[in-house]
Amino acid sequence: MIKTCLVAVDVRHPKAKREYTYLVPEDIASSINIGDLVCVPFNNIKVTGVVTELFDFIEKTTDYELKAVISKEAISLPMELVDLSKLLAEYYGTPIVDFLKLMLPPKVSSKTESVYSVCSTDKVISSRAFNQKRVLEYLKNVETATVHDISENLKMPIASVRSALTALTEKGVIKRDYRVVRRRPMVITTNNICEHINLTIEQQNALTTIIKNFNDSKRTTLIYGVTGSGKTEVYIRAIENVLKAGKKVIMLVPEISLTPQMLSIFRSRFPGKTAVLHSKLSQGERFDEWQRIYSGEALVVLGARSAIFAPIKDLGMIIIDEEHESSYKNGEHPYYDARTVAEFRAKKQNASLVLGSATPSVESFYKAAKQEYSLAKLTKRVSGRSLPKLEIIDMREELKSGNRHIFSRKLLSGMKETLEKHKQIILFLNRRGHSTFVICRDCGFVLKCKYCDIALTYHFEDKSGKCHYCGYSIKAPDICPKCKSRNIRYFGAGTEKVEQEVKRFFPKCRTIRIDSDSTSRKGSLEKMLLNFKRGGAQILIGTQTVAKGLNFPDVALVGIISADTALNMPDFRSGERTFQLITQVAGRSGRGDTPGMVYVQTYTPESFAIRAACNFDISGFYQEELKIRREALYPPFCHMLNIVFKSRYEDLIKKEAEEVRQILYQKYNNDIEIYGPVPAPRSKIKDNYRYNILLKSKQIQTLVNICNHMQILNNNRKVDMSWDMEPLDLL
DNA sequence: CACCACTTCCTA
DNA sequence: AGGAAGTGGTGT
Repeated sequence: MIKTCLVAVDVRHPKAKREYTYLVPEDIASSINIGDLVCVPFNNIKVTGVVTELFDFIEKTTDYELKAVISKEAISLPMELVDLSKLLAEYYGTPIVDFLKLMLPPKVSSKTESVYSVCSTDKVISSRAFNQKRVLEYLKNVETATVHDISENLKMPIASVRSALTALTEKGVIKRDYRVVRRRPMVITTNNICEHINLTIEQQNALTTIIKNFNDSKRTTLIYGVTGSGKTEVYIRAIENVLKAGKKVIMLVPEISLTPQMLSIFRSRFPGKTAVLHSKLSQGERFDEWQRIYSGEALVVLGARSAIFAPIKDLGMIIIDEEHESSYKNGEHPYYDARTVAEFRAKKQNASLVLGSATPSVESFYKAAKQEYSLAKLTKRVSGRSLPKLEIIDMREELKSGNRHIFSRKLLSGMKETLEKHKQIILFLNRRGHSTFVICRDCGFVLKCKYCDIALTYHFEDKSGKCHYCGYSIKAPDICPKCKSRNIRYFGAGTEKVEQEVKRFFPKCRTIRIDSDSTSRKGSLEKMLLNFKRGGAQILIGTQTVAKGLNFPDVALVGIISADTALNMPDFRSGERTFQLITQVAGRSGRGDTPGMVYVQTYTPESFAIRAACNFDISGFYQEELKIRREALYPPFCHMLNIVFKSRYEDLIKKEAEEVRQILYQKYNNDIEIYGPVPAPRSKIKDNYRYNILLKSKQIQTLVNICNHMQILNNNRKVDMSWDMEPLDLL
């Protein structure tokens, strides 16, 4: 009997990224299974791939001769994960290997890479070979480089850097070496805190709901629990129950490195059984953790977005903490959403799903309201602590009465009072740097990035204008580059400015500033947070990182410097984001014995998102938001697909995007609404123009069909085209 | 029309 | 990745 199989090969080139049929040689025919990793001949090289299908015959007669599998590797993926990949590949209109790769250990997908260097300079290069000359010049400067280094730095298409390299190598001007990617061993620091607390009645009820759903219906449970209501303890008890039933658990958190507390709690409650997966692990660390999961040693996987692909066979439960967080959506290809993957995966492996948040996403709230999810509420903080008091401060009134500072009078006196009581303060502002733009008062010139269509942010520390999108930086000018005026002013406050102002009003006060400028060094964020917790500073000034599940008992006052920043983003989720942000930031206050006070400064106090957040009117907010979404046709009342075009040539984008629009219009017009092509809100980044076509449809299947159609349309396109299913933002 | 530098296509 | 086939410019 002749056996054949389909193999999804791991090659970089988009057009070759498919499944191919291979013959199965007799010596492995009896042992080969779906999910096995195999080595196959591909053109004239050998590549690894995953077996996705097996046949007991030659599937169909072909006009080419089948090649045979060379060998089988030790690793194989559970069949359920291969099935899941097929489902996801179809849903997102993406080659199946892109998902299989997320499930495999890093060693398999990393290979040796070719490194080129100059070895002889006395050979003559034809005067017509411009590319060869450019490449040679570049190599002389940097000494060694890979194909991808060169194509990125010289902005050449991969195929033409490559042919130049081949030509140069043949002439003996440069030589090729191989470099192996090295891995480092894993280092774990553990400090155990293990407290078994008695559950409150609300916690007990939530746990009962989760367990009931786990035992029979496998329905999804949404835990809506106010900040500080003890969701983590409920998760842990639920996990204990799942483990007792002989099943395993995946728990997703927004970014594990931000919550070392969570990790130490898990390590102490499930000693030796917890594996961690997140983006900051080294390749070696990731490999080790993967092996611990694969071998069955780890029963609980705690991790960020990509941990949803952990190689677990007997999965009983998936928990997604801070369910509303946008970091669960992958911002690049493949544009998967870990929440959607979790839903698919739970269904496939007959596991139950638990979502938890103090500010559930509008989509999840809607599903709970429609009884699709079971809803469990935790309305009280543990140990009888009260929720903080929030007060809106109308900054227009402050201006009218002559206060032009970034702090309102109330916030200022609140700060003074809190400092006198030796309690701590958090000031929140979602912008780093000093000033958000630099403008000439005389001619209106705004300092912009050379490569992006973005205003430069002024940074006081090195007196520079920086682009927060590409990193471009110049010395801030004293005179206007356009009209030579000296009347240059800095507008829009960032965290640096807030810190300066604090120092001005309270010269003796110690401050810590947390943003990506001050925490660029590895581990410095953790140190700064610990320092603040121990009282090393009275005031913490920070961007969104301080908004997340941190716990500082001595914080009595929180100031939101500008609640409008998130609100004014050109995005249909801006209201939801603002509501979530205020609620989450406010939740940092009054975690100890001190009742908390929160001042919310805004120029739009009438905004319902701000008012609802300040009144803890969660159902009021969702009702209003759902009403708006229903009227304007936004999720959860429709599905969306954003098609993104990127290119250095704007006219080319316009032409090709218009072509795609025409095709979509002709084929799918009955089922979809088409918006665009229009320039994206961030219309140019790193010298690449960006255009969007946004599609809305009530039928998800239509959008799935379009995704798969896009794969075909993507062939032979000169501009970079990608498609983002259910995008979180359109920037 | 031979020769070349470079691009595009294709992989089972 | 790397070989084959295709494109288009140049020199005699």
